[in-house]
Amino acid sequence: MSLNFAQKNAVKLITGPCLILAGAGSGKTKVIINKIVYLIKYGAYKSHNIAAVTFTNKAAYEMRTRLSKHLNILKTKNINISTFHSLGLKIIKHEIKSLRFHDNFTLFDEKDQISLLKKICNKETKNNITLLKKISFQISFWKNQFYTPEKVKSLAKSAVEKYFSDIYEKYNTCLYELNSLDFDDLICLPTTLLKENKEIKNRWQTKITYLLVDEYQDTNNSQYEFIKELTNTQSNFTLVGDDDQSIYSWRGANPNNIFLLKKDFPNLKIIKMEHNYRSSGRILKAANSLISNNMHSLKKTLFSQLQYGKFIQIIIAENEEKEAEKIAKKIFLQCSKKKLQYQDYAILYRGNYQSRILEKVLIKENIPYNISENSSFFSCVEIKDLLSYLRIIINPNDNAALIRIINIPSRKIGSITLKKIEKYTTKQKKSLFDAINDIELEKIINKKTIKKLKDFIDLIQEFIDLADIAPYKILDKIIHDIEYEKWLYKSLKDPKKIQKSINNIYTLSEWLKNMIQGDELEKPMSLSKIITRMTLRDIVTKNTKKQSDNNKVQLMTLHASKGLEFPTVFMIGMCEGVLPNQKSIHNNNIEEERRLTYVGITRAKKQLFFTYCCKIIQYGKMLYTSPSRFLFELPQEDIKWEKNIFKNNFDR
DNA sequence: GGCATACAGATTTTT
DNA sequence: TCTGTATGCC
Repeated sequence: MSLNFAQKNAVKLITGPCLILAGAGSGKTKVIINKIVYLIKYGAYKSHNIAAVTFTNKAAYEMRTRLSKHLNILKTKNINISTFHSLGLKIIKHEIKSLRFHDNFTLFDEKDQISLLKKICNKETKNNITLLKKISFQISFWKNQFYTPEKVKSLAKSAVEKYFSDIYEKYNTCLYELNSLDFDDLICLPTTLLKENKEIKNRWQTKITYLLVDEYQDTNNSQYEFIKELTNTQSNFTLVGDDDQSIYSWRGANPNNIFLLKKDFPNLKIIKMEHNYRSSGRILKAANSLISNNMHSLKKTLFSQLQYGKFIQIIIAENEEKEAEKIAKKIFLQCSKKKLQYQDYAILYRGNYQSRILEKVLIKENIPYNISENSSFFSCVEIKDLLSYLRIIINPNDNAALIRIINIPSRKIGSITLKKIEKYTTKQKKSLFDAINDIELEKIINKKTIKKLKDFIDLIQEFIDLADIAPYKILDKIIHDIEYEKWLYKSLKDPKKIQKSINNIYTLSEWLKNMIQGDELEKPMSLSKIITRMTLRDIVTKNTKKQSDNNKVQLMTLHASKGLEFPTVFMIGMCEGVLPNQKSIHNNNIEEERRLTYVGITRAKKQLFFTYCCKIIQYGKMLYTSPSRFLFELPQEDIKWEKNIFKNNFDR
């Protein structure tokens, strides 16, 4: 594999802190892979002492797959390639004795968090989902700043702050009582542990002697601290990132972490990779021109040695339907000339809602398409229900799971009964599961209901007793015993929804079957491990799609397109209010929208289209729009606006 | 407890 | 406009 000068430098710098500023399409992954191989072959690093951290399971999986082509199986397996959260989890599991949690803890996802908050808050807050989300965001923010509830409480001035900090304290106490952790804990707990415990820190710094981090621009504060703690003494690390592709600040990512590094590690070496191997010169020029409107502390200019390429076109349509039709026609014409295949096209948009009209038109025009599915799988009711059953089995104290399924399928145990038990448990400091067996309850709940409750507990106990058999068998038994399919028919009614649910359940079951412990042949993974991995969305989506039925136009959000490339890209909805989004205009957060546009542009290899439509329908109301400001930030000499009249009208 | 109706809210979504 | 959720009635 041949590398250019910058890439070689990046690979060969194997001592001390190293930051690689890797522009879009500059061969970032290639460098990471080569570097790991180099570390082992020439750097005297042992494979088991190298850790590579990514943000997504997909990225981790891809990295491992690509590495396996350069290293033998054993070495590839030894390298710790994981997401931030999985690495955090690994440390927590390993150091569980130093933490106050039990080993069989449950992981709370966002929905679990919200339902826990609902329990804690007063009535008005409970019914205000916006406020609940605000509180959950605030708690997450505090955790990521390593502010303990005590600290936040002592600092709180206003009544609102006091109220929020109270909830934070209660929230954390509840999590502890339920033997549960949230996603933030997976990063923050190990970081605090490393900070405060020299022995543990020493253990992990000996274990991980070289650390690589991908998509560094997406780290938030606690992840940055986590990295620092892991690498403190030797500082042998490589962080790879591109500040221009930071598009997750709304999720807490702090692109400034790139510049903080220089301060925290004065001997930091920065290597810029500016040679783009993906896009035509013209596309790259457009990307550079656009992004130069953002503030930069480290300047970087991408260049390409590929052809200058075709003009960038701006398609103008009257409304969204015409916009979609024009795209469909273009794709159809080009494909029927056999120049390109459907799979060579991507249609990118700001929000998922924009795909609806596209889909409608593409179906009408008989153009095959593929919508990259978001991870909604895990938020489907049927999956959450069944996972809750599994969760209860490994951790009966998991009240959230119990509440979810105690009446699914219907057992005539309603909210009134639950409230009674909850009231009782808060006094007794017990979990719901434990409380149900108490004789005391018979004083406040009628006999019939007590019987139902006990039946439920017996049912769960029966499952718990099975814990040693293969997890997928447990799942199958649950589905069978509770007559879950029957329940689906009863509760969903819509046959399409029922079919989808049943398919999802099948997927889940199949997936459990395939979860095999890595180190020992054919040994199924423990249920507890599976549940954790499920919550971490650690689903290995192997690309088993057949090449033949993969020839489809790709539809996805700009966010989802990061890291991908396509010969031809359409960026739709290029109007003020959509891209940049109205809220970003309002909050003066244009730079991130510009980066999003930049990400979109740099996905294109050969041809780039923007589409703009004059009228859009938003929330059922028609809206006249003006073209996105970003269109005017492109080099106009490289662009063909579809109709000049529009250009003149909107030129500024 | 289940159903119908009212009503708010509506980007992006790595774990 | 559409969707998910809260509420109130049976």
